[in-house]
Amino acid sequence: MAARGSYEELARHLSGIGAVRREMSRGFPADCPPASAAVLALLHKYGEMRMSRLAELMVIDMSVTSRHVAHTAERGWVERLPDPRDGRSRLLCLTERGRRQLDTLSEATTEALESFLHDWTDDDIARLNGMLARLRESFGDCRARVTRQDTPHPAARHCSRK
Amino acid sequence: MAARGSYEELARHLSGIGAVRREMSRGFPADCPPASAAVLALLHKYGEMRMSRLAELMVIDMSVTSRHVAHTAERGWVERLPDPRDGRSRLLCLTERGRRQLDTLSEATTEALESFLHDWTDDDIARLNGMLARLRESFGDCRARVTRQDTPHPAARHCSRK
DNA sequence: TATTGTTATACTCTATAACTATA
DNA sequence: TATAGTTATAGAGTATAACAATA
Repeated sequence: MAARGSYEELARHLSGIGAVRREMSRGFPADCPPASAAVLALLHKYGEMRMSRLAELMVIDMSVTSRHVAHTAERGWVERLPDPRDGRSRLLCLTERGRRQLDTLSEATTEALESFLHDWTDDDIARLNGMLARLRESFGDCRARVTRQDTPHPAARHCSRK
Repeated sequence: MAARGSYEELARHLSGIGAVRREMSRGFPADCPPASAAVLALLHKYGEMRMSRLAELMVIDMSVTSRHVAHTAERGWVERLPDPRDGRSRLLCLTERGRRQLDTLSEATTEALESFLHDWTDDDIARLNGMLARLRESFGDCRARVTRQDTPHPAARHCSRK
């Protein structure tokens, strides 16, 4: 348990971190809002998945997820395939175009972070990543639990279609 | 300079941290959205200030700031006093009601963080705060520079009116 | 009857541009 | 002419609730 002041400082930072995110996404293509970028990044990292799981990973309601995915599907970045094991469900997977789009985004992200964080060492960034991962886990553990099996399996399957 | 993967991970965390912020603000009173809470917190921390400075601290456009402040002023939490030294400017200050509202918010924040971060030590939180402060500074230094003099002066003046 | 996903509606937050009042 | 702040408008993100289709 920490002092009240530390909590208040953390709250201020959390509320201010949105500016960092905004700044970072300024370099994104106009038709690819941050939410779409998140969809692509998660499909790339975790591979093919259903809507409900993507919603869990993004920690937003499935109704919202549905619209984000629709946006990416309209641009041909993601395909919604029928789930052979459940007719209600749809399997999302990154297309070739989606992968290319993600490359563009990744380049913009890296470029921005390299310039902003030029005086951060590798270890600095690794430490920050570690703490943010733990922070998100601490919050995640107290709410809609993400199904374990979520470990980023290296053999993430992707859509094979063009 | 760090590996591309570290930057991508950081980008994912930054995009995911919004969920933490949302979770935290669920305990807030209905008529006090997070942006209003931020206004009150900053006026408390830094004391009386003009619109333009608040906009810099929140890293949002002044037009947006103006509406957030209007929301808090309508509820009697903040007063917009004339600036004796510049007729175009307005000095914002927290009212007594605003301070009480902030107490309520602070209680909700502390309660939420205590429960979510129950297994974090004081040092853990201090380290996270330190890294977030540095992160925000790294981004801030590359854009509209916040005027130095921004150090949280302990003698932050507040509105004396009821 | 319960669950998966979609759509409709409403609210919050942000940015740009046009405007006013003062410097 | 330039600056401080406000307002109008538009776009992105989210949540809730009602709905369709399938389990």
